[in-house]
Amino acid sequence: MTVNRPRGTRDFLPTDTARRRYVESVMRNVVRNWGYSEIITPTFEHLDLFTLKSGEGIIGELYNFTDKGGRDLTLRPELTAPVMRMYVNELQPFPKPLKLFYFENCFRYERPQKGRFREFWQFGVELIGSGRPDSDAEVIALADALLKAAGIQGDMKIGNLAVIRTLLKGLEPEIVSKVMRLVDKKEYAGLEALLEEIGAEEQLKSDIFRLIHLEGKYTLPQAKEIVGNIPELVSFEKTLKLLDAYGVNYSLDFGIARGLDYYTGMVFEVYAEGLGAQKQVCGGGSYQLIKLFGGGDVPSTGFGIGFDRIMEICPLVPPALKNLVLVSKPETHLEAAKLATTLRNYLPVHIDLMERNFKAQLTYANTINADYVVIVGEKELEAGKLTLKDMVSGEQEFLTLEEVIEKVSRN
RNA sequence: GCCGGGGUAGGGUAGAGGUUAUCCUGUGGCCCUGUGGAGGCCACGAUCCGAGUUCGAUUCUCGGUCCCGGCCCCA
Repeated sequence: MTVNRPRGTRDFLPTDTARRRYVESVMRNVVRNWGYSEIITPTFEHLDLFTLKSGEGIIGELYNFTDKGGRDLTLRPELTAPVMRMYVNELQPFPKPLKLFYFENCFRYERPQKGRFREFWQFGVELIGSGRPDSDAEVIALADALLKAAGIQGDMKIGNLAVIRTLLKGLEPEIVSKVMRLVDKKEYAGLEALLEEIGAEEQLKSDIFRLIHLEGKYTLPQAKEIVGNIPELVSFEKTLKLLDAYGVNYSLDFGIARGLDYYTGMVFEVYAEGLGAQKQVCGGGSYQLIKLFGGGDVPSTGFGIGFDRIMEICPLVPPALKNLVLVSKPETHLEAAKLATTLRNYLPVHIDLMERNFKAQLTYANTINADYVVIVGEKELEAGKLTLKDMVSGEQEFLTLEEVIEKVSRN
């Protein structure tokens, strides 16, 4: 009987893993230079953490379970809630703003399809303690920088929920939720029907439709005409000016709605081509979640990048490491082991582990695409030297250990 | 949860209700005990799982499972 991978999980072969680790390191360098610190939260949490944030309905999409102590737990489906919990539990006294990032696996019980797995990785940032235009702009610019560093050509859309919320101020909360949902899904027919059904005024209807059809980068003045010069738009304008300064390319979209109540102002999404139906590679915004978890009224801004989706379209190739195979004879094998230890301070070194004969060791070096072979035979030991063979050119030299190190450690 | 298409060695494939299931590649070994890439030989290695129909199923039927694409959802 063979056991297979659980559905929606993946094995990463050596070359896959090397690519993923490389892109990960590129992204880590970016956030590090923006001054963000990495945190790690538990792989599983109390079920409550996520139902509190997203409602009971998400249980159907969770890998939840009861442990032997009868606790209701779940593998994490995302990391914003865990980070907020961590903040409330431990980080409240830390200097603000808190600039955090994570790179972790998450689990969702969903039907797998292109760009969607049951175990997937998220690279995310949370900036806690500032709700100002500057922090909104920084977070967007950082997302942009990360995607660019990974070689992703994305389409950045930025919206602001305050605008549509202002328009809907007079409506019942549940109606507002419904409207936001329809707006987010761009179901304009349904939206029109709903507005008709609740007897919305003509002015409101036309305002909503004008607003959600605003397109492009310079639609802020028109938004102001619709809702007036509300404070949120003044802040938003500052955010956008900063983004121009950061050199971020974006378009405005006041139709990004995000159903959930804790999104307060700025929201953004990045879409990329080549991913089929699951095109969104990044999503984020400013939110108020901390109060929900028992903390104060602390504004935050963050985003998550779908790392697996990025890997689908990322053109980055990890730099190849030069490697070396030591070829020895039975009589010189111990000496080869000693040399391996020394050479391993400089580059990856392989030594025969299968008691192969001389020729077979060279064949092995060839099949693994070794860059160098160092021959440790009787002749070499007698002369106190080594034979260095360049496997690409085929050339050989008779050198001292120091000379070998000098040559092979150059790159 | 729903719809559609799939599943033959590690990868890629051929064929077929009935003898030992084809070929390429791969891996290990040998030809070749101090010189790799070519070639030859040998070995390893598969019908996704279960039930049904049948004298006989890898092939037909059903169920499951996994993969691919889409719907729903997307915190």
